[in-house]
Amino acid sequence: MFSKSCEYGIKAIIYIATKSMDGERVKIGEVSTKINAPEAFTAKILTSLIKRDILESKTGRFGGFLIDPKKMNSIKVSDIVFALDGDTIYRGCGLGLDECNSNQPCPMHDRFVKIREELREMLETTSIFDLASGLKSGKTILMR
Amino acid sequence: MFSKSCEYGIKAIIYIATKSMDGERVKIGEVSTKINAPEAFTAKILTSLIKRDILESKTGRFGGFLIDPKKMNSIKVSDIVFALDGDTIYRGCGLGLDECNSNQPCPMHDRFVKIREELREMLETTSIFDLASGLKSGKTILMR
DNA sequence: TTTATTTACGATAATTTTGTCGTAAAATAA
DNA sequence: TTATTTTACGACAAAATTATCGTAAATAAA
Repeated sequence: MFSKSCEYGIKAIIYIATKSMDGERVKIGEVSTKINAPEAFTAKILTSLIKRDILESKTGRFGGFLIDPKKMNSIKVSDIVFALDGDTIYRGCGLGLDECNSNQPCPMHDRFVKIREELREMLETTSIFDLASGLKSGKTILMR
Repeated sequence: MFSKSCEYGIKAIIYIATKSMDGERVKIGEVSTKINAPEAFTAKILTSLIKRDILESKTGRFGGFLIDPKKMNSIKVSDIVFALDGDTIYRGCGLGLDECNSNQPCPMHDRFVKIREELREMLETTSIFDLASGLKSGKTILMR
C-alpha cells in the first residue's frame, strides 16, 4: 500500500506528536527506536517532512524534533502520504494506465474509484492528533 | 497498490480471456503489445500464473496462451493478485507492523481494516469473465 | 526426421527503493 | 572562543523490483 518511507514517516510523526503534546523534543535515536526503523533512514525522511512544514527541528544541544500542537488537528495522514508517496494512491489507475477515467476506463476503473475514494476520505479526515491520542492513551502501539 | 508484475498479470489475463472467448490462442508478442508491457517480463509472469493453474499454454507452432472459458467465472482478480503479490494487501498492517490486530492495533488499524475488507471483497467478487466482457464490448481499454 | 515456431527457464542487467556513513552546519553552554 | 551535542546533507551501498537475453524444450508441419 504505502512505501517503507511512508510507513516510517507516519509512525515517526505519530510518536513525535505524543511527545510534543507534553512539550518535549525528541532526538532521532529515540524516534527510530520507538518506531523500529533504521536511524539514518528515518532522519532522511524527517528532513523531507520538515521541508513540507509538517514538523520542526532544532540542531544542537537540547535540540530534536517537535510538532506544533496547534497544528496537530490540521495535519492529516494524507499530508504525510502525499509528501512521501505522492498522489498515485488517490489518482493513479489501479492497473497502471497513464490515462484512465470514466470516459476511457480500464477494466477495473469503476470498482477502483470506489475504494480509492474511501481511502482518500479516510486519510484526509484522520489527523495526527487523532492518532497520537490513541497511542498516548495506550490504546494503540507502534511496534510489538 | 499492486506491483508492476501484478498490473501486467491482470491485464494479460483479461486480454487472453477475450481471445479465449473466441477460441483463439494468443502468442506472447501479441499479449505484451496489447497490454503495453515488456515481452520477456510478461512471459515470465504468465509462466508463474500457469503454475497457479490460472491459464494454460502450448509450445510450438499454433501454440500460445489460453484460458479455459469454463473457468472464467470462477477465476477472480484476487486469485491473480494472490499469485503475484501474496496476501499482504489483505492481511498486512498498513503501517508495516509484523503483528497488528484488534488486540494490539497500530494507530490506523480500525480505519485500515474497513478499507482492506472492501478491497478484498471487491477483488474476490470480480471475475475474469466480468472484466473480459467489458473489454470485449469496447466499454473498457487496456492501454491508451 | 528435419525444420520452423513458440513457450520455459536460468543467468544477467538496469532501475528503484531502502539503508548507511562521514562530514558540515547549527545551537548551546562553559 | 572552544567543546559538545544534535540535525542537515550528500555520497555511497545493499537489496528488491523490473527488465533483458540466450538457449533449451516442446509441438507440429513438411
